[in-house]
Parts: sequence; structure tokens; C-alpha cells
Amino acid sequence: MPAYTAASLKAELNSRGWRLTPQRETILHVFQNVPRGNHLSAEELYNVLQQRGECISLSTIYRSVKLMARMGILRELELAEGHKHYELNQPFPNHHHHLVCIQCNQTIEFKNDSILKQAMKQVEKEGFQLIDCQLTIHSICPEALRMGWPSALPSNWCCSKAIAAGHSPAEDFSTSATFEE
Amino acid sequence: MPAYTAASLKAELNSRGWRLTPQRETILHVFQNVPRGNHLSAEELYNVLQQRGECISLSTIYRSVKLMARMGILRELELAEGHKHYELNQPFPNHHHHLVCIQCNQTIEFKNDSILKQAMKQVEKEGFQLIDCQLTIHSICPEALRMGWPSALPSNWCCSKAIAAGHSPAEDFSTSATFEE
DNA sequence: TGCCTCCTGAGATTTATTCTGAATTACCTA
DNA sequence: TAGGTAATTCAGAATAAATCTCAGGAGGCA
Repeated sequence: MPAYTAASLKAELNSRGWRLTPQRETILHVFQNVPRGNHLSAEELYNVLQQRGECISLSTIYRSVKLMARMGILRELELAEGHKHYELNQPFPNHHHHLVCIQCNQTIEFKNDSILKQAMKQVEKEGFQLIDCQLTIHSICPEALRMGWPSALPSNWCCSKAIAAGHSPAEDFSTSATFEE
Repeated sequence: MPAYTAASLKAELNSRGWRLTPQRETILHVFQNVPRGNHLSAEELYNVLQQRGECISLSTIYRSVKLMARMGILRELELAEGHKHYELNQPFPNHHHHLVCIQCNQTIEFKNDSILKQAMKQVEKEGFQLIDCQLTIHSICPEALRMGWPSALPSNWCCSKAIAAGHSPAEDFSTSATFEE
């Protein structure tokens, strides 16, 4: 899981019989410049690209993102309900896991090297080859608990922290994807 | 995460303002009698129930299964592509995690108590309340590797082990759900 | 440079999941 | 134990994420 450049992406693709296209390069570039802790869905990625004047069709985005996940370049996350998110699959020391509130979708990243180690041990034992490992913790955030979760809360209730962080189930994620460039 | 009886399920539901219905009881009963290592999708659960002469509508199944996942009775698994699977959320010593081949969807369950411990530590640190924690390892199985994954394989190729175990992407899971009763 | 594939884009299509509204029923209280 | 109330169910329609199709375009290798 190295930090890909155009050249190394091309090498990796070609070695598997696939091709480097401007679209694939652009998509990887977006993920490499998303602020830490921000994951993008296919639709969000589409919007980000449109805002930058780069138009890549949704089909291509879905195809590219899935391809890169299979290659181990991206990881496919299942955090919020209803759609997948993607982020760079980073090696130690940036490899991390997710703690999610199932009420408001608020997500906290955390690092724990021993988890990756244990996954590698398990994979080796079975003779498999590791692509990615994700520990996802489903839980309830403190604010929801204080509000009397679950009986007192409507199913779309969202805590203030989650709204501030852009994790609200109702909110459009596309605008939260700013860049560090 | 106790072993639920009708009475304890009722108590748990009522304490949250929800009701015990025959449908919910039946659904829980099915999960309690599925052979170990078998997860069911909503559709598969529907078929299993039909085969047993119990007819519960798909809407109800989706709603019940989601409700029980929120309660921590079931866990929602994202193993194969395209749809979710559910299984009982079991406490130590039956709590387990999944190793998945992303080529053929073959799934291996494994136990590792330290993962749950570390998740609990993390949850406590953030003041959250644990519902479930899942370590999902995405990887490539030995047979796919021997066959020259990924370049030499069509995207729907499935290894023999996975077909035998009913993990084939193309296969209908519904018939594999037999009971121990 | 040219050929052979693979890749892209636009839009139709698929399919898991949710929504809707009327009828039913579980639970609480008297 | 009966009755009121609000949750729940069912059937089918609706939604939306993701995939498929196919014609035109372009990357990679000889």
C-alpha cells in the first residue's frame, strides 16, 4: 500500500492487464488530497469533480472506485446507511479503524496497530492474501444516550456533534469535501 | 447480549416502547436455529419462512431485522456484494469475526477475544455504548491466488471451496439454510 | 505508427430497501 | 376483563444506489 504516483499507479495497473487513464489518475488524486477523516461516496466524488470542472461520468466513477478497492488502493467503507464510502487504504502508521454511532452516523477514526497485526496473522494462517482489514464498532454516542436512546428519540434524530461534523444522515456530504492543495 | 427467550425479548422490546409480535418472535427463532456460520439476507429469511409455511411479508422482515440490529440482538454483516446478511450477535465465547475472499465471497469465521476487548476500551474512552464490533478482513483466497488473481480471472470466477460451501456469488443462498431442530 | 483491446460516457435497467395507507393487534389502564 | 390507543403488519408502489449496454475513443504493445 505505497503512496501512489501516476507512474506507480500505471505500473500497478499494467501488471494486472489494466490501463492507466486520465480518469483513474484524477480519481486517485482526489482521494490523495481529501482532508484526513473524510470519506467520499461515489456521488460525492462526482460532485467534487464537477465543482473542479472535471467531468467524469458516474459509471466510470463506480467502476474505478471498485477496481481500486479490489487492488487495495482504496478501502470500501460501510459506515452510514444506504451507500458506500471510499478512502485511501493507508499502511502503518496511518492505518485506522472506525467507531460509528448507529443513531446519528457520527464517525470517529482511531488507530490500533495490534488489530492489523492480528488480521495479518489470521490471513497468513489461512493462506490468504490481505487486501484490507477494518474494525468497525457500532455504538451509541454520549449525546444520544443522554437523550434517552432509543425510546425517546425519533429514528432520524441527530446529535449536535454529528451535525457540526457533517455526519447528519440528512445532510449533503458533497460540500464538506474541501482540499488541502 | 443474552440468549433471548420470548419473555426476555418482550421485556427488552417493551422497555424501549416497542411490542412483541408473533412475527418478531418467529424471526428471532429462525436466527437462533440457523446452523453456525450461516448468515441470512432478508430475502433468504423470507424464503426460509415460506418453506416452513410461515408467511411474513418482506417489509416486515426488513423492519424487524433492522430493529433487532439496532437493539444489538442481531448483527448486520456486509460480506457479499449487493445485500446485507444478518446473524445472531453472540457474546463471548461465541463472538467472532470474518475473513472474506473478495473474489469469490468465501467467508471464514474466526475468534479473537482481544479484538472485542480493544473495541470496548475504545468505546469506553469516547463515552459511547457498544452495540457490536466486527473485524472484517478483505483478502484473496489461496485458490484464486494460484489461478493468477487478478489478471487471469474473470470477475465472476469462484473457487471450488466457495462453491461447495455455498458462497458462490451466483448461487441462491436460500436453500442452504437448513435447521438443527 | 497501427492494431487490438480495454475504457468511457449517457442513459436505461436492475434490484435491495423503504415508503404508504388501510386494517389489525399488542399493550396499558380502568 | 374490556376498550382505547398507538404501534405493527401487509401488499404493492416508490426510491435510489449500483450495474449494464453499446457505440465511440484511447492506452499499450509490437
